Amino acid sequence: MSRKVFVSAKDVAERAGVSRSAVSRTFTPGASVADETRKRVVEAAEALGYHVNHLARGLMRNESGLVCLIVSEIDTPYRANLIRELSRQLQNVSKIAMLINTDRADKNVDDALRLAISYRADASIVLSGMPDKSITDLCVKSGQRLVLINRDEQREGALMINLNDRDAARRAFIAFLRAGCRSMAFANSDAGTPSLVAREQGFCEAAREHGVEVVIERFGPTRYQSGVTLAQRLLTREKRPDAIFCANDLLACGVMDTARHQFKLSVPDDLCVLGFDDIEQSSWSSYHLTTFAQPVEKIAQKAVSWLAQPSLTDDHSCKLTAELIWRGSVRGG
Amino acid sequence: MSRKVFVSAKDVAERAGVSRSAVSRTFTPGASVADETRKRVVEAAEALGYHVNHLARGLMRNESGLVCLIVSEIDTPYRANLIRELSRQLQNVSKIAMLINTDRADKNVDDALRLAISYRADASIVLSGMPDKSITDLCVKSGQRLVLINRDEQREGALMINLNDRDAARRAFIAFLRAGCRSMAFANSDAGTPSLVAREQGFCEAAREHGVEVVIERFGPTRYQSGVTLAQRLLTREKRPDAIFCANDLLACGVMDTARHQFKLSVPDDLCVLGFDDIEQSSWSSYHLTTFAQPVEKIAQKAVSWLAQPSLTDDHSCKLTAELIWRGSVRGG
DNA sequence: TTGTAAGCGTTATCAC
DNA sequence: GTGATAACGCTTACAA
Repeated sequence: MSRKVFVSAKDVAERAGVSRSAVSRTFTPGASVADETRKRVVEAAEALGYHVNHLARGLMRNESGLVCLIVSEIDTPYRANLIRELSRQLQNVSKIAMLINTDRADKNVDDALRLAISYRADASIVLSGMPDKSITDLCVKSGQRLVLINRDEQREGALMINLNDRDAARRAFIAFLRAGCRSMAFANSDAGTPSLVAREQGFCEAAREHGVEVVIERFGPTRYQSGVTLAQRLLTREKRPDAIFCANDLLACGVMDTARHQFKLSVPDDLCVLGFDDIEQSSWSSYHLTTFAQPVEKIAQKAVSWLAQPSLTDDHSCKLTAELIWRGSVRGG
Repeated sequence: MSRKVFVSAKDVAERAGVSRSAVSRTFTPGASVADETRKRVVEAAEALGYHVNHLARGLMRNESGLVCLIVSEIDTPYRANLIRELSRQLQNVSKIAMLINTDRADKNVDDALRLAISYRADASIVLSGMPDKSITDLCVKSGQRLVLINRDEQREGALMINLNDRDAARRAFIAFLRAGCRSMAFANSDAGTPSLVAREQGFCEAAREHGVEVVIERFGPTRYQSGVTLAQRLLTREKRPDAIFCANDLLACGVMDTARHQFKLSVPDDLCVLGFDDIEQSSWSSYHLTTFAQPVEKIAQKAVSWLAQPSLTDDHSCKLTAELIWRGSVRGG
């Protein structure tokens, strides 16, 4: 396997009859180089197919241009959407996303972060799992920026982007109440991630304050199939719920489908359903799911602008609000 | 912004009281180093939080460990699924995925490939668009492996992974025929990608051979909303089709939803629908879509094993088959 | 504006 | 088994 075939600045310099530095300067924005020289260099570079070696450049500048995205279940609609937005915005500031898939186990998040350090990533964005404090400290100490999205926990020096899950969940309860629902349930996976837990707690809290009892059911991963199981459990209860708040839209889709097709219930007449995320499927006419929208674009914007700014500000925490999108799965609205 | 804080091999060497080379060897699998020395080095490395600089290593070894994924519409279920599988399998062979989002324009594919060269990626995998021959030649000449997935066109030195779209489309026609359908339509986006075109052609070809006429409708991007529009156009025709083969599942979902909810048709009684990709949503009980499955895992496997092998074989082309998954959207089966 | 030379953190080669 | 030393391809003072 002959690999050593990339053309280097030296090759270009020779062909253009200038020094290496002239070549380097030509490809460094804002460096001073004569028009004539630049022209000759560019010509030679194009003829040879020269491209600046970003590895070597990163080595010198101590800035690789790489940003690490640490994420599991990439194929989930909300995650995929966020990844798309992040990669797009990173490219706008001339950074490039390295994708690290942590599907196998949560311990992998630590390994992923280590990998990010090895590649001298300028920053890491954690979308899944929670890294150990020792490793995040190392990141920060190494001068690597760290963004935690919906991770809740506190980490020195990192930017934490969170949603007002609790408040949203309270609004969900109120919405059900206004729709005339009296027998409410919360359908959760047993993933136990911070945002899922916060939604559950917010909902129950609000219910307690209004003296309403709510049934909680938890099962499996945060996916459609779990929604199916959850609906089967909830809808066969002696006292059938007339409203189910689902921890996210994927669960809600499973719940709705099961309620309609297996239990022949009408949504929203017999059962009101509320979700979270506002994935694309929620707007499909089979669902018309009323749900809370994650401000994906804004999240990406916060993350990218923070890690791209030259010097860090003091405020490392950022709370965004999930907006309620009214569609047809809850009466009223 | 203090960046230069990563600890280097020199630091570790000093602390462990050995030479830089000893440190290097300790972290090079298969290098000969005394147990005692290794122990001292590892200890020092851990205390200092040392991680081998992959940028520098890549520079020396002429192998960065980076693999470039060039893709648009990352948030589409099939794409997201493929990316997940690719990133997972790449990690298994100690490679890491760089994600390049080419949403904006197809020209970006060339730029993306240039970026891949700049980062000295060991390989690039193209999932979207079609790069210019000049640039793919440069990749190959630079010793960068190139994988084209469902791109159809020929490229010297690259691995081309394709599906038997044509054959599958022919089977689709036969399935409709057996279901007793006589008025068939093909619903396509106007993206015009090779696989979409092949499916259309295969279907029409088969129809022609059987003396059956098929209506073709094309509209918009390859997404749900286009399916809605396509269904509206097709189902308001004087002679309403009783079978629609959709270029992919996303279109099919739009078509089915519109047929059912807007036109009050029953699938499959009034209308048979067939899709392509077998995205997760197709198995949801609102759809139960009969469709052709992309062998995503196998595609990723082919790609990864090819780019990881030390020396290239001769065969640079690979045809995989899309299996027909029978569910409820076509009568019979 | 330009070239020379030093240095970035590795690994590979070579004596010892 | 170990330690100098020379690459790798780049950027950046510094001097011309």
